[in-house]
Amino acid sequence: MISERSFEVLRAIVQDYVSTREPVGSKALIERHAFGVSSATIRNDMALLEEEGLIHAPHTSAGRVPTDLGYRLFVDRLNELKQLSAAERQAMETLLTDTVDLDEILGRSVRLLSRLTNQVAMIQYPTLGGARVRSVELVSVGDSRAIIILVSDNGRIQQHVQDLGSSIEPDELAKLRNLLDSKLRGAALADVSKLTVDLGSSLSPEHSRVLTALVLPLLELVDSNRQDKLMVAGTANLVRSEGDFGGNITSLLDAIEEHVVLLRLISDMEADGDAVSLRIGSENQIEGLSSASVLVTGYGSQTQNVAKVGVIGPTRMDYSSNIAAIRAIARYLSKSLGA
Amino acid sequence: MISERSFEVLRAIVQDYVSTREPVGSKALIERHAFGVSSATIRNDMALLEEEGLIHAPHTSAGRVPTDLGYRLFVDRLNELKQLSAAERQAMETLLTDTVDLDEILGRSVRLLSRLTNQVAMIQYPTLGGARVRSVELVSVGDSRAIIILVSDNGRIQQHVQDLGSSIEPDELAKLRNLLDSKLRGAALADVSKLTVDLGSSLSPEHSRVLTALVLPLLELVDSNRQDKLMVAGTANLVRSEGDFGGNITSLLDAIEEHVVLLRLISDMEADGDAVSLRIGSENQIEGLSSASVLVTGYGSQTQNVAKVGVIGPTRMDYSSNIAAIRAIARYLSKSLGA
DNA sequence: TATTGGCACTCAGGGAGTAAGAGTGCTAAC
DNA sequence: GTTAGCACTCTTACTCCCTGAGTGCCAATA
Repeated sequence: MISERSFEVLRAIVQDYVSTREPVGSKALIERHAFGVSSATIRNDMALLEEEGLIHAPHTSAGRVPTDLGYRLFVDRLNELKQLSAAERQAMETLLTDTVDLDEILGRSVRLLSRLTNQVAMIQYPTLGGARVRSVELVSVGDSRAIIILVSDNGRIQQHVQDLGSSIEPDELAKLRNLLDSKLRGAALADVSKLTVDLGSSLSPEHSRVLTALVLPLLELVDSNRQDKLMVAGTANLVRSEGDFGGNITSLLDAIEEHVVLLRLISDMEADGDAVSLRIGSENQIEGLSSASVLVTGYGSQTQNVAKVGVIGPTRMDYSSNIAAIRAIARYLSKSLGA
Repeated sequence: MISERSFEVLRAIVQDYVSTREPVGSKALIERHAFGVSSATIRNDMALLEEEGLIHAPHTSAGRVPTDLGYRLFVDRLNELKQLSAAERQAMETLLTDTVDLDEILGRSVRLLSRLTNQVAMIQYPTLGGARVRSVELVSVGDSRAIIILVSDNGRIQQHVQDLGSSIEPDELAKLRNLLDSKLRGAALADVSKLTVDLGSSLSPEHSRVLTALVLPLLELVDSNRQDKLMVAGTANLVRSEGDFGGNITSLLDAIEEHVVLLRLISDMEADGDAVSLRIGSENQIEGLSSASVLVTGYGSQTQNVAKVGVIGPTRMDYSSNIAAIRAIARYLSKSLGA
């Protein structure tokens, strides 16, 4: 078991390393922090921490650097979070006003988050979760193609263009639309699939086929397990802190552009309540993310989170500030989408 | 006036520099290209080219590097374009199949382009240009907000959520919707604004107000001069060729994330027919793009280009291949959206 | 006049060697 | 348990020097 002071030493090492970018030695440590003991004592503590695998010396005669495990312990014991500055609050406030369009809201939020944290920020598009159908539209486009539009009561619109294989009369389509609309209106999204099948069985085979062809692909998109869109901002920040990744930055950038991979990753990370969940360095199995940390939390309605928001950055980051920023953005998003 | 051979020397310098990344000297030049003259003669030509500001020596005793002006001349006299390889054609073909959704088409195209060129690729969302209105929907959301959805005959959907200030009865809205739909259906997008005003004048002031509040913001989006969305892919490629930008890469990345700036830039670049228009290095006034080249061309229907597609990369790039790739993608996009 | 061979000159880049500085671990004393 | 002291280890930065690539210029040549 490591002593209380040893942990304080770890905390100091993390903080100093994060701000100076350089391995921190025993001497520098006692200069900057009032431990009330000599450097030799600190050295003993450091030897202990190294035994525990919490810190590590790049070479014999350099200072110490936190390991992934060290960051993890630091984060787990992190209790006081930094407050956002007045200016940052201000930015949030102005963001809050007069944005209605979902793309717009998410876009601004993700850019703001990347500015607040100086990291790469990402926002997963919200699922429709427990939302209900407000209306359904079918519109024919060209000869054999049709658009199905589904508007849900949280203001989100899903659309899908589908090739039907054979042409269909506009008034037939209009009839279908009315049927579908009256059947689905007010239904929970989760039930749409079943209701459509029900409806299909009471129709002619041809109509039933068209119906299924239209609704199913849309549902795949809507399905709460397939929130397959992600918005990313601030990749430039990555380059700025290139030194913190051993030149590996290209593979990291590649990974970030692979939204599918990121989505899978953040789906695996739980985010209950307003807790920020994080993966530090090698805790991340994904190739290219091995020296990066990923922090996410959920946002959504009071009752249930519908999607995630977070940042990606070097393991050597200011966790305290970043966690605070992510939380603030998530709170804002929840408020602004819950309305 | 520079002689024919001098121009050949310039061409050789550009080609060698692009492939080797190193300043090219007179000796290396005669080894790789069969000029049939001695290195001393080449040196004379090089001195000439330098006087003309087409090439430039990093320091007294290094080879020569093309200047922006040199690239420009090279490009202007570029007549034979590289062909896409069989594998590249193959990739295009598979891309062509079974994609219907606009986002999907653009997304795949931009990623393909970035892979083909190894540069940052960008695609501007198509305007609705000369498209016609297929249908209009009004859907109320919450108390005083409504969504207006405009579907055009090229399958594109525009939507806008608008706060109306005061609440409105659902059936009132339905009435409005029917009016609007019957009035606008089949109209060219360019005329929508005028038609709406016409319609408004025949309505009660309150209805007219609501109508304008709904349609105008949508039109702003639709307006052919405000194609304000851009899709970008392959930023990782930028980092890979970081050396070609004097470490300036952060500001470049920042500029690329500023889609507004990029959109303004590419709007200024003309793209008649299937010509690829380009800005080389300092020809670009934009801060951060001073050592980058931007190549774009238009895509769209046969009669008229509706948006641009292109790449951004270091001035030291393989113009010939990249131009060919951009053209191929533009042709594909035109075909796939014109249908 | 255009081309060529020859020559002196310049300069970036790559070792090798060196000195300084930071940091460590260990031991003995408090 | 803490501290002072000391010998030892590396990294980093700097300097010096050399080599090689490349140039410009000049006089000779076709």
